Amino acid sequence: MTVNEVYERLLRDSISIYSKEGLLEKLQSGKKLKIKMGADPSRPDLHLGHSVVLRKLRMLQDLGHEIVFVIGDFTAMIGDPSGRSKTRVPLTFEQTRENSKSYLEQVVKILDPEKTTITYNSSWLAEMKFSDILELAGKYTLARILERDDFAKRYAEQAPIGLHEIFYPLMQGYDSVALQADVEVGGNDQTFNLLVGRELQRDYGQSPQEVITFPLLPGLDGVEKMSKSLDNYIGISEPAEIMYEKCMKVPDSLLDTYFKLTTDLDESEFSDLVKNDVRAAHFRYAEEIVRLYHGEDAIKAAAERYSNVAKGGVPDEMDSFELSVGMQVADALKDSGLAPSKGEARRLIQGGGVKLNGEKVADANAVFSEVGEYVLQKGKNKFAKIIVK
RNA sequence: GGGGGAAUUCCCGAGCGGCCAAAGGGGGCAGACUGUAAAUCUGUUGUCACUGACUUCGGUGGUCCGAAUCCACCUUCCCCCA
Repeated sequence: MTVNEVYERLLRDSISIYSKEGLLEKLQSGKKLKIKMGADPSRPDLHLGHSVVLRKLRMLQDLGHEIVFVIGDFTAMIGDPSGRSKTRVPLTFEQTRENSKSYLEQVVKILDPEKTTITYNSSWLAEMKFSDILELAGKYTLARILERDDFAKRYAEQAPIGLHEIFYPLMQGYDSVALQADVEVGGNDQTFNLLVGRELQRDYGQSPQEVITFPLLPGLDGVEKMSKSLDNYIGISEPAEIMYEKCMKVPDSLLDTYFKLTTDLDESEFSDLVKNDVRAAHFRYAEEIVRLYHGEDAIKAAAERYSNVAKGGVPDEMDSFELSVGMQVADALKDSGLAPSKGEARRLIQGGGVKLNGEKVADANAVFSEVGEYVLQKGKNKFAKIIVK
């Protein structure tokens, strides 16, 4: 891709760019740019939501630019102020290093490791003296901080805002100062923080970074943003068949968005298909995603497995578990992870949601009376092989 | 600094001495329908040795035959006044 093509793509897929002229100018300057991206060290499992931004970074890398990940370890050691995860335990130093390692391992599925650097914001934030902090704090005003969406909302709702919380935008912004970032990218929810970085750089006598924000990918539930904790995600390290299956579950109304944000396809290649035959479009999407993360060869097997199960068939491969004669079907459900507890397993059976070798299990107390191999099925598409000895 | 209120199961929220494993809604799971979709309808939603037992209603201790419900202290949060 040429510089202009990349710019056009950024223009198309981003939510906002501050400023467009500045970005174009920097891209055309021929200079190797330092592009910053913040990373949360507490959640190392990457999914398609992350890929939205990462894939754009890859394009920039291919133009020769350097990606710098700032792992927010300092923030994480203090604890997340966002308020929603109240029980989150602050991470230790070792944990943040451990997590960032696994972050890097996953990130290379999309990015070029040669042009990727990792930094930790504790390396400058932890060194700051109170006088430094006051200097930093003096660069911003309360009114401006309260402009931030979530603060504004919480303030209006008379929900508490910890004093330290108002420092978070400043800390994150200061990262840009410390790094002398040329460009920073992030999800749309990060807009305010990214812009603070831009302003702080100016205050510290640097040329302000360009800011590009990208849409947040909605999760498979179609409501919340994609996240691991909500289990509405497609992980970039998941097995091909799981990916394929999950791709088919993308809500119809969001398929267009998924195509646009998570694949390389041009609008013309999917737009009509989505409109005219959503189902075929889903297949196309699933293929595309499996191709991206597992390669061409993985597509066929994943697709076959999918249609086989869709027709009521049983997949060739599934996890297997051993049990002894006389144990209950409910035990098998629990041991295989198909049900979280035996009580839940019994309820599932009573509700008619469990099949053994294709036959509905009617009795919650049913036992395996004979040695052999069984296929245990929960719902339409969860399977486990049970070997009874 | 003074006064008032609140903490309930995944979430919201009812309950205010036994009939409470705790209403209702959301979410989850399953069934029907379908495209392994959406919508809709139905069931289910603490654990286990499952017609019974055990653990749960911010924490600790108490009163009582009996406590989510009453008392004391603690923790956290909110509101009003200053």
